[in-house]
Amino acid sequence: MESHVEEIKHFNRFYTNVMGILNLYNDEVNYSATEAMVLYKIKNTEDCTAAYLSESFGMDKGYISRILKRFEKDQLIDKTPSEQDRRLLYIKLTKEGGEVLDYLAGRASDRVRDLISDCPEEDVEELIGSMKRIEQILRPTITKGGN
Amino acid sequence: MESHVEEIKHFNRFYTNVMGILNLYNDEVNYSATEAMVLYKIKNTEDCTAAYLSESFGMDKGYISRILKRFEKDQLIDKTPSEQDRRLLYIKLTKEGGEVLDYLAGRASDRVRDLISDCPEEDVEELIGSMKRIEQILRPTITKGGN
DNA sequence: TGAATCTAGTTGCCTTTGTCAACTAGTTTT
DNA sequence: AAAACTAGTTGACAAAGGCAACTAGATTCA
Repeated sequence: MESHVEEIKHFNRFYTNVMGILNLYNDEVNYSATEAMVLYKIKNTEDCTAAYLSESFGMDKGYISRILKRFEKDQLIDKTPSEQDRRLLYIKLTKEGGEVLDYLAGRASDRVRDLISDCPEEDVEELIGSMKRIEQILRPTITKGGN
Repeated sequence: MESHVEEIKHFNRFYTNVMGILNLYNDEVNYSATEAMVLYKIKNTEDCTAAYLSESFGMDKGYISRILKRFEKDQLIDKTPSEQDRRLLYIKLTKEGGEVLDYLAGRASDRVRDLISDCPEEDVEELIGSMKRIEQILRPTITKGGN
């Protein structure tokens, strides 16, 4: 049992490295990994609000507010006030916001593609199988507004 | 092939969440996750130097220097100048440094143990098998002074 | 040998990322 | 209608980390 814990920690160290490599190339791009995640979340959330984003990422609402402010300035999002509750602002991507997200996602995909480019197809299949298995096993214990 | 990339990105989002949860409780402790990693690396590296740490984590040497300065103030490490090259300072954990690392590692283990506490033993076995498989497949493509 | 070059580490200055608390405006509770 | 609550904004600040200049020592090479 205790060795299990150590092995998981070992994997976490390893995979932190992998993520680090994948997130490395943010230099060539105007938005941070966090901002990309926010854009992604906005796209995939109906009636998205700042409060939802803040809670969903476990981040300060002030910080989220500033990120959204920048997005608005850059015309990546529209905020439309709710009719029922006039405190709420529903956030959605503009056309340009969608394009920026697509671009960011494309760059991220490039890096992932690069990562596995030397792996034989069967290894990639196994890789993905393992990833799915991990998610199946761990998702129930996470279950907190996760992705 | 392209769906593979998407599935890996999906896993990355999921596992970022997992890591986030595991790293959440740094409040109760005086050292950040990065600092804990540095301590860990020092412990597991013979003739460890600041330059090695900086390169190994891909972090600025100024930043590493400051972290080490704090460690020295807190008496977690000793720096002993090399005889052969007097620019080099070999870093090793003091007794207290070892204890702090053990404590931090223990807290991290607690959180991992917590994470899997509801999983049946066979799931945990599978979880670890999947993790090992992922590392086997991806490590060759990383191979850059990694862990 | 001595000048040019290189490397390890430190430090000052700065940016980015993110938190906290106070505030405004609107909503719900009682 | 007062009290309590929630969404979002803003100012002040802290933490994390990069960049570049600098010192001291090592290496190269004429």
